[in-house]
Amino acid sequence: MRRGAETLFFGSYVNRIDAKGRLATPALFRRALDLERVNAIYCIPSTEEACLECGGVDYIETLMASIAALDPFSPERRSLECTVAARTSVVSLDKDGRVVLPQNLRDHARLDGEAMFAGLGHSFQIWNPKEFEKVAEEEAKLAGAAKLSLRNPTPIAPEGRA
Amino acid sequence: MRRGAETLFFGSYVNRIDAKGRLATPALFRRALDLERVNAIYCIPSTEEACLECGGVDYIETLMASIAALDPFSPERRSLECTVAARTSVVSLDKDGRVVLPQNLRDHARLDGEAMFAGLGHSFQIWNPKEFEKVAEEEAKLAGAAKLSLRNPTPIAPEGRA
DNA sequence: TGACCGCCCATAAAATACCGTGCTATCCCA
DNA sequence: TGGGATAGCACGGTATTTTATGGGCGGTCA
Repeated sequence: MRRGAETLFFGSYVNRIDAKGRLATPALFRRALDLERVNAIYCIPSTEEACLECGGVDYIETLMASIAALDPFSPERRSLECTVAARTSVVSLDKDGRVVLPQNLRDHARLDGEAMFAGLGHSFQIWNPKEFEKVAEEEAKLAGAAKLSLRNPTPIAPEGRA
Repeated sequence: MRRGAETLFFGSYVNRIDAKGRLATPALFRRALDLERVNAIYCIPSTEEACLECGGVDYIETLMASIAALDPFSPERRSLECTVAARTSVVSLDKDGRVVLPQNLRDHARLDGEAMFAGLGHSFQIWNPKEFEKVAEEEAKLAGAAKLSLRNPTPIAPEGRA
C-alpha cells in the first residue's frame, strides 16, 4: 500500500463551484489520491459537523476494514455499516480533476459558490469556508491543550543509536 | 530511516526574498532534508510565535505519527489533525533549492525582504530576522535553567557492549 | 423538453523549470 | 606560498507548464 507523506493530505484550499456544480479538487490532493486505482473520492456527511469527510480508496478501505474487524452481528457493526456504507457517496473526477457533488452533500455542508478543502493527513474535509472559520478557532484552542499530550511515536528499531 | 547528525539542522542563516517571493534554503539544510524522497519542506505557522515551524518528510511523518497514535475519534486527535494537517503547507523546492512561501505564511512570520532560517536539530524555523532577535534573548535566559533538566538519552545497546 | 452528464476546448494567472551572473571559498600545482 | 582554475552558492531574469475556471455541444434519461 502507498504510505509515504506524499500520499497525505496537507493544507487548505478554497475553490469555486461553477454554474454546473463543478468543483476542482486541489492539485496536491489529486496527487495524494490513488486515482490510477479508482478515479473517485469517497464522501461521507459528517455526523457531528456541517462538513464532508472525504478520502480516496485507501481511506475508505481502511475505514471499512476497521468496521469489518468488529463481531459480525454486534450492534456496533450493524449501525456502523448502516451509517457509513449507506451514506457514502462515490464521486468521480473529470479529466481536469473536478467533481460534482450530489445535492444532499452540498446541502449537508451548506455549500454555496465556493468550497474549502481541509487536509487531515489520511483524509480531508470539505467545508463552507465561513463555517470552517468558525470551527477552526474552537479546534485551535483544543489543539493547544491536546498537543501537550503528544508523545514520541513508538521508536522503530533505531540503528545503533538514535 | 536516516538518523545521523548530517540530517540535523544546525546554525542560522539569513537569505533574501526576491521580487517573485523566492527564498533560497540554506545549502546545509538542503542536505539535511531528504529531498530524494520528497522535494519539499513542510511549514506550519507556529501557534505561539510569529514564525514558521518547518522540516522535511521525516519531520512531518513523525509529527503525524504521534497524532495518529491517539484514539481515532478522540477530540484531541481531531483537533490536532485539523490544526496541524490543515495548516501545514507543502512547499516544493526549485532546482536551486528555493521555495516560494504562500502569502498566508509570509504574513504570519511578518516576512519582508529577507528571512532567517534557525536550526532546531530535527526541524527548523523561519523568522523575520528582527523578530527573531527580540525573542532570542528571552529564550537564552530560559535555556539557562532548562539545561539543568537534561538527561543522558536512554541507553540503547551502544556498539561494543550489550 | 429540459435537467444532467460526459466529453471537448479556451484562457488567464500562477506555479515551476531553465539559464546566466557575480561572489566566495577551495583546491591544485608551480 | 601564491595565484589561477574550479566549484558551490545566493540571486536575478525569462520561458514553459499547471491549474483553476469558464463555456460549448451532443447524448441520455426522466
